[in-house]
Amino acid sequence: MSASTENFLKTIYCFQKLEARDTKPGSIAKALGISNAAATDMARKLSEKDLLEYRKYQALQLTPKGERLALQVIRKHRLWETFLYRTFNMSLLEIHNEAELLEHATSDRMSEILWNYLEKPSFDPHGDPIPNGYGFVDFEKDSTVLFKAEEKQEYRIIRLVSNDEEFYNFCCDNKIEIGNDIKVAKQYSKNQLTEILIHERQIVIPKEFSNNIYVTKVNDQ
Amino acid sequence: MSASTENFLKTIYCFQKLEARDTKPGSIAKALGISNAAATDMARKLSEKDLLEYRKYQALQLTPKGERLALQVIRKHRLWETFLYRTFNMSLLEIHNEAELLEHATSDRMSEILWNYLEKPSFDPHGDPIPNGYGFVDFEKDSTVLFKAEEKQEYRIIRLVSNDEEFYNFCCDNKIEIGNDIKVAKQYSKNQLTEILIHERQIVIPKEFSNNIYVTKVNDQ
DNA sequence: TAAAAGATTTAAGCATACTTAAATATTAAT
DNA sequence: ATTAATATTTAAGTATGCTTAAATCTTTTA
Ligand SMILES: [Mn+2]
Ligand SMILES: [Mn+2]
Ligand SMILES: [Mn+2]
Ligand SMILES: [Mn+2]
Repeated sequence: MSASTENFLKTIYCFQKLEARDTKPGSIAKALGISNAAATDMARKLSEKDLLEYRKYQALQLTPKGERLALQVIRKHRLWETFLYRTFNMSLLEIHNEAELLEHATSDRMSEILWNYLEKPSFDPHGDPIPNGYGFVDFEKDSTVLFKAEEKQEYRIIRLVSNDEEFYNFCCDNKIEIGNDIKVAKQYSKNQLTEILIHERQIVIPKEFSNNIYVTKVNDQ
Repeated sequence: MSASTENFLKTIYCFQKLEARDTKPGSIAKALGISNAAATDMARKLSEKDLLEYRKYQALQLTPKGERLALQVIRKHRLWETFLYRTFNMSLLEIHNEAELLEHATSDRMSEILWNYLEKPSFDPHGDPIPNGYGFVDFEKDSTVLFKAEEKQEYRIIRLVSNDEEFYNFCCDNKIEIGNDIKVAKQYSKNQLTEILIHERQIVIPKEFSNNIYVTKVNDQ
């Protein structure tokens, strides 16, 4: 499988399962930075290889075979991220960018070596679950996006999803890190701002950022 | 640069400098497992990009620009080898195979991170020198192939070059490792066998293996 | 419900990286 | 110096992965 194919399958998988975006060729094309025509082309080729189902004007759907391949690539991606983060102390953005390349140059043997060396991790440094060879071990707690969290509730940060340097700088500067607890002080719905309490400090977070921060309730304890 | 281009330049470099093989398209083709026609094609394209000089029926020669690129790929290859060897204890053969893939998926930033993490190593686990960004730091001691070593002389093993699993198994079984000292007992020239003393044991090595073992004299001490 | 707007697909074309088969040049042998 | 053997190049063709422009379908809006 070429890097193009791997990225294509991976993107469909993520849009289908993780984010709730549609998976028509156009959306995938935009995400990968290629033309619609190229995405349609690819879709037809991959459907001939039984990696996905393609019907004109419909959303693309991975076959079981396609999903298995996508998961293997995602597994490699997140193992590398975990490894780079722990070993070299690289930033949450850097590990993503490097893993985006390394994932396509990783033998199955190599990914098993990483997996064992890291002591069979379940989550990567962004809080995303690491697929377990075949099926997902996806024991993702139920999570909300901070943007939609309830006022006066306590939450724990469990996932940060973005490719934006400024977002990660913001997180870093404000101790928004996985595992940290916060309290939602107020939702300024009209202006799409969320005010939270973290480490005794009060900060206001705009939608662009609060939408990338996933939290889970911790009140019941 | 694509992986194909990188492997092409790298092979020319190695044939030119390290091994004394000719660099006509045919030889490169054989090494890369592609057809002569494909190699000729590639040669013409790369000469248009000023990465090598191509004249019909002549050996290929890297331009300074081509050599610089080749060295950068070799640098990445050997940094990964060193890293995989030290961190995961992978075998001398495995590290080569994985590095063959990883070298093409490594940003310059990543290779600097490896280089610093490894504390600026000068040689990889096979004893090959690691190029230093631009120019070679190639302070290779003068070495002979064990096959041509003098009888009764003491040598130190400094380099093992091969892609053959059996060769590495043989080395492993017989403590033929970089840094170890040996004495050449006898050269059975007619039969192309070399008898050596290593760790109190006497072993006879056929040409196929002794030709991959590089040594340097240690008598003057 | 018909036209306008927006997406998607088709068509034509290009670059890369290969292939095999044929033509041509080099090298080695008589 | 021919000829035969060997190597290299050219030619023609394929698969992948992209592009832009035109045609077609779907969705929205009036
Ligand atoms: Mn990728
Ligand atoms: Mn991640
Ligand atoms: Mn390689
Ligand atoms: Mn090496």
